[in-house]
Amino acid sequence: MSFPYIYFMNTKIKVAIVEDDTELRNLLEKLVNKQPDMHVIKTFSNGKPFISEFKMLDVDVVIMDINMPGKNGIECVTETKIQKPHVQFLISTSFENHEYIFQALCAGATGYILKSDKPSELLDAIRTINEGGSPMSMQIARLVVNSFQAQSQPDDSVNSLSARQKEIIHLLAQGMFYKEISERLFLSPMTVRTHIRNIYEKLHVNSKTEAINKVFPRTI
Amino acid sequence: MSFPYIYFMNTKIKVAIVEDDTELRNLLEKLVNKQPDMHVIKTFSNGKPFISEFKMLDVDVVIMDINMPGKNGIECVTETKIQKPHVQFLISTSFENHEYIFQALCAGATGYILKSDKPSELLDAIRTINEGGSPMSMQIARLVVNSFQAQSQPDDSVNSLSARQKEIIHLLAQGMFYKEISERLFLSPMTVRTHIRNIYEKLHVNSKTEAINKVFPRTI
DNA sequence: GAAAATATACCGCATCTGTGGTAATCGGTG
DNA sequence: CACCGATTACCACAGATGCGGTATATTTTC
Repeated sequence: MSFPYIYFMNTKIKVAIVEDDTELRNLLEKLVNKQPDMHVIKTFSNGKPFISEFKMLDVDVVIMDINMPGKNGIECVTETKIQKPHVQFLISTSFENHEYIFQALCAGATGYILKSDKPSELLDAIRTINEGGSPMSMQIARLVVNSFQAQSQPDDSVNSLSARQKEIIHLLAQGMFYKEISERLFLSPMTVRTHIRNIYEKLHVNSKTEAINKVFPRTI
Repeated sequence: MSFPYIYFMNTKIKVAIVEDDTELRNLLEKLVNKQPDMHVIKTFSNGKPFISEFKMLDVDVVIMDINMPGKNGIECVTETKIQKPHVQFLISTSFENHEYIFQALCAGATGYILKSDKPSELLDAIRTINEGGSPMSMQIARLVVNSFQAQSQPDDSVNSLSARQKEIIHLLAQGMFYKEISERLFLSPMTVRTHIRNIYEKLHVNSKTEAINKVFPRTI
């Protein structure tokens, strides 16, 4: 701390860039290095060297392209995120391919921006992802949010449940016993039984598992 | 284009506010009306009048509180979004309650910000949601993105299940009884019991629902 | 080849769950 | 006001489930 020089070095966001387009890679590197609060520690033109060197890499944020020859960006995230979960992966790609977005998020990416976004947006995204946020381009965020609506219940019987009934089936789905639910909601276990019976009647089911599957559909 | 006055009037974002806190409601109204590109067309202190008047309401963006006496914000979205899917609902609430976020998104909300965010962020959010984006507070976005990872990467214990054990937990998750599973797999019900017991031991759970939740994670 | 894990199968008991009843209270609707 | 649904609450019984044992044959792993 007695050396402010070292102090500043330590607080700079350590950025790595994985991007096969040489021109863009150099452009990004220059852009990041121009910022006072971040610096590029290493760039990669390919996924393979990134994966093999990742263990040794002291990095905060990785800017990752998706379309690359050999290992694509999603495979890179999958194989490295597990090793150091604190490292944040920011996908930066050309196309807003629906498939890739969800694959990337499932693999462990926490941000997803488009190359068509302004340079200032990329820099903001690096800062946001480093602070615990999840920067996304406007269009990407909408796709992500819409995915929840699509997945939500198509069955009309689910909507007929009262607020209390929804509350109870929700707790039941977490694995709670009647008794635990009754304690949580300050009810008699008998009341919980009655509620669950009414829920089953509305949903036209006759077991806990069926009811949960109907209210919270899963892709089995 | 020849009448800039009319041009601007027509492109103003029409905002409605549903918020039970009178002080905050008035504050928000003033804030929005101060902007050149948006204006408040109506405010509601309660969910009920909002729902009943919604059909008649010519609105682009609804700023919706969640914690309200009577109808809560999520119920409001559920009941109105279906009527006019083009209307955008921006949730603005005090707490980052995990439950509410996903319930709201499933109900049809396309933005979710915290009351602790700066006023300028609310205004940006209104603009973003109107342009087809999905504004979220930094913390909210991270929770939403993480929900994909939780979904994809189950517990490591799940991978330790044998093929037979996976087969059985799968059938159990469909709502089958021990007896039904035994008939399907040409086993004794006793054998199924033993398998399930071993599965629970591996997964470190002690009920059907917990086991199913662990093997087939849902975004509850 | 021995040890460990897996797959098969049974007993018994306590608890949880599903379902048949019944019923009082409250809020809203016709 | 009478009716309906929601919420609360109870009894009883059969069946399902969780968990403590035990046991044998097979397969996998070291």
